[in-house]
Amino acid sequence: MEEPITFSEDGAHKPVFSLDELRTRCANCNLRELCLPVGLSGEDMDRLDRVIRKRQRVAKGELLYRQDDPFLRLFAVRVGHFKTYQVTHDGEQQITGFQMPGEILGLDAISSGKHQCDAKALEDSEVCEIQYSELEALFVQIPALLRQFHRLMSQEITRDQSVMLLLGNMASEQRFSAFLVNLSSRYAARGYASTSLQLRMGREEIGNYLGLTIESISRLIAKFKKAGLLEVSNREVRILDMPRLREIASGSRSFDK
Amino acid sequence: MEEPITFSEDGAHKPVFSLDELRTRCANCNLRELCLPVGLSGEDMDRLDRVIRKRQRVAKGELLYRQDDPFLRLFAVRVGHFKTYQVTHDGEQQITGFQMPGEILGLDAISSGKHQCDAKALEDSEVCEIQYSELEALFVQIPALLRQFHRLMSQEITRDQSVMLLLGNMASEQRFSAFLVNLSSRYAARGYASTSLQLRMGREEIGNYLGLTIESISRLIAKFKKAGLLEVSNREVRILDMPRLREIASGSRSFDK
DNA sequence: CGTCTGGTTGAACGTTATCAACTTTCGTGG
DNA sequence: CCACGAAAGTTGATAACGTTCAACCAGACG
Repeated sequence: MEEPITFSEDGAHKPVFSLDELRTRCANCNLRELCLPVGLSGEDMDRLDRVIRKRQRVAKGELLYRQDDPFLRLFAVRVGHFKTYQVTHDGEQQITGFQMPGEILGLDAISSGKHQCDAKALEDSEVCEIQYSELEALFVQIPALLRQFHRLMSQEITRDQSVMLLLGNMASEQRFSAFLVNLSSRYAARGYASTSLQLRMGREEIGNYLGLTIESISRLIAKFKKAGLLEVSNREVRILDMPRLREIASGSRSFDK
Repeated sequence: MEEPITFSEDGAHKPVFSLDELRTRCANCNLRELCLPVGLSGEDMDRLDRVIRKRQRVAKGELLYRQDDPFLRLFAVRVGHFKTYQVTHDGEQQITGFQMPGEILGLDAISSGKHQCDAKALEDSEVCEIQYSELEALFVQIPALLRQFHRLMSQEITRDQSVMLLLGNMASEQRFSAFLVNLSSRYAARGYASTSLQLRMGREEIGNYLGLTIESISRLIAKFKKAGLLEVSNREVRILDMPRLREIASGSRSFDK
């Protein structure tokens, strides 16, 4: 272990599990964590560790990789947050996702051997590098790992499709609710506080992701605050009425009663 | 071979390769076709064939599977076309994709073990069933197959992300152009005519997929016809100015000059 | 021949984008 | 530590794009 495990100290995302659990979950990144429930042997774990041990720091605003870079490695976010975005022909960008600790970057690059998007750090971050060729070699030795990997890719497809649904037929309030609920539940799944979150992305980026403008996001936030759904100060968000937010996100209830 | 290979007889999608090539490409479905360039041994091919041999007919309007069905099999489209769609909480549907011969259905179900969407036949169709557990067993024996499978899943992610881009920041003309260009190039990649296509889906379904209404699609078609980009009669489309269509789709040129 | 489904066209409306002015926050160097 | 300038966010007025509502048309089918 070359250095202590640090988490954002601002208190917004206090892990809600113990330090031991934390160490187990994060010491060797996502893939390892994901394989724990599957029950790898100690020996297999060691092999896996060897593949995913390399760490890399990425400063805020730096690119982890860019569109058309050759695909060699996957990355697991250890600390920090990223955004991935495609650059359109006319220079515009479309954000395709935000990644938090424990999530994998680069799965979309396997098919073509080139990265399909840029990945930019939203804050000072740290990733595990996973040499894809080495990972592939492990697949034949550890079937449980392979299965887990397929689940991971499939999950990415599912995630993208739910964004398609969001962009394709939700109104702005519904989109924004869905965005918050999604973030919240992803934090919850990773043991972080789920009702009190610090947005790592700016209004502009939220808007871009949701197919809306920065002004619309601003107005939505104001609206949600006034309705007593949220407490917001800058990028600090506290969700006050999660049930209602879920209802709006699911479409079972419109914003105005 | 339990029955003769039939293709849609309407002539809209005449394969442009020879009958022999056709037989090679389609006799045993997509996965086999995809593995040909990788160079599987004859023995491996046989094993693969054993897994994907089962055929199933699906009549127009029938569901191949529905949301929450347990995931057991993948499907490769042999003949016909499908649409996949998610049903929202309030009963609306959002189409997540259209699948043509040679494309795979069900990849999104791996992560949860349940299908995430309905798959409905747009016309009388035929699929190969691929028992997923058997396919998994083959992966350990045939690394080339595994690699191909990962490429396939990754491609699906890429595809979904480009739809996100479409829905997130394209104007209606650009969306529709992108839709046509996409269809066209997918047909081309599979050896079908690419400038003369028969739409297998209705206006409503196109609109749903593109995040627009049926009326908007209707108006777009009229507009594109008048501009000399397309010739359209019912669901028969002839692309007259592919370069311009591509330009509009890519955003490098707006619709009106 | 009437009905039904799918598609087209027109007019009015509404949501969200755009444009513009302004305020707040933040980072940096004095 | 403060002050400044730049970046990010807010708010209002106006406009545009696509939706909605409605009427109408064409082909398919009993």
